[in-house]
Amino acid sequence: MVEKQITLQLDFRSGLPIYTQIVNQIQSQLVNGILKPGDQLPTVRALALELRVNFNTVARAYRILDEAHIISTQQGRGTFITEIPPPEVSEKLRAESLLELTDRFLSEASRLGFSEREVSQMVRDRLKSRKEADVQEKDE
Amino acid sequence: MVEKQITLQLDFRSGLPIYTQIVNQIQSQLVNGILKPGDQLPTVRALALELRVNFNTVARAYRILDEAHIISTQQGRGTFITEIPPPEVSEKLRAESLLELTDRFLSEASRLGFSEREVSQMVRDRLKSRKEADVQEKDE
DNA sequence: GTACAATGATACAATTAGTACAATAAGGAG
DNA sequence: CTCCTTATTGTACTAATTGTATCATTGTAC
Repeated sequence: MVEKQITLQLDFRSGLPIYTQIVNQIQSQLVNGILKPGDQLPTVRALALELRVNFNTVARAYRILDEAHIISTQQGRGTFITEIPPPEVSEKLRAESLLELTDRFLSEASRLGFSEREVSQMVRDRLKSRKEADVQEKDE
Repeated sequence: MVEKQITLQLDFRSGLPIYTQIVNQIQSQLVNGILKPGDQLPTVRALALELRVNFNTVARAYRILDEAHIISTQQGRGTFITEIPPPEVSEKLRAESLLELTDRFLSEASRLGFSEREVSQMVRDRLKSRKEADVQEKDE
């Protein structure tokens, strides 16, 4: 069986539950083409083993994604990305996933006591230095 | 689970409330490097048992530390020293931490295919809506 | 004695783990 | 090919572990 080898980065110390992190990351990877419709995801047990979590935690994430019609889980067969995500849904998901990612970032920063001002300043700075790095690459 | 075995010396006759003593000692152990960012603290029940106090007293201490962004408590999971030290511990470390956090966020956004424009726009939006939510809270 | 802060008791909620089960697929016996 | 057995997969239910919320009790200062 050819399950897609997916890479998830869990942070066990972030305030976010594991199952939420799995949901978010799979959703993001779909929206941005890393996962594609029809792809088979790892089995609940395989992914659980890889992530060192209980397989029910993965199952819970899969159930949430299933209820959102993002994946289709089939007892005895496996779990697949749904074939036809309507474009509008896809675009909506894309926006949502950036929103979620951003909110996670801002929440974490806030939780750590950084002010809004510090955060926005740092985002500007780092975006700027990234752009400069890009330009340099092109020059070479 | 591997909770850090921490040693606290309570003085029940000092007049200082237990929860204050717990707060102070955890804080100073962090400052002194005995506790490190990412460490998991004992559960409220385990520490309470060890200290022979009610677990609500420990919970109260943890809540105070949480509000000071020194630890992060997660229902059903446990309690952890925050990854990033509060300002009084080290201003330099703190700045570096925000940088790392921001870079992780920007890298992830980039990996997922979002443009710089989309990202900075979303950060502005969400900072704005957070500010509005805060104002509302204060009104109540 | 009253008021207030600290602590304790109890019930609750969220997350994760354990166990047994059901549906499907796969492979072999006949 | 058909039937049976077994392995694989997701599901359901329950238990264990964790922090939270609320109220009661205690003790101390006035």
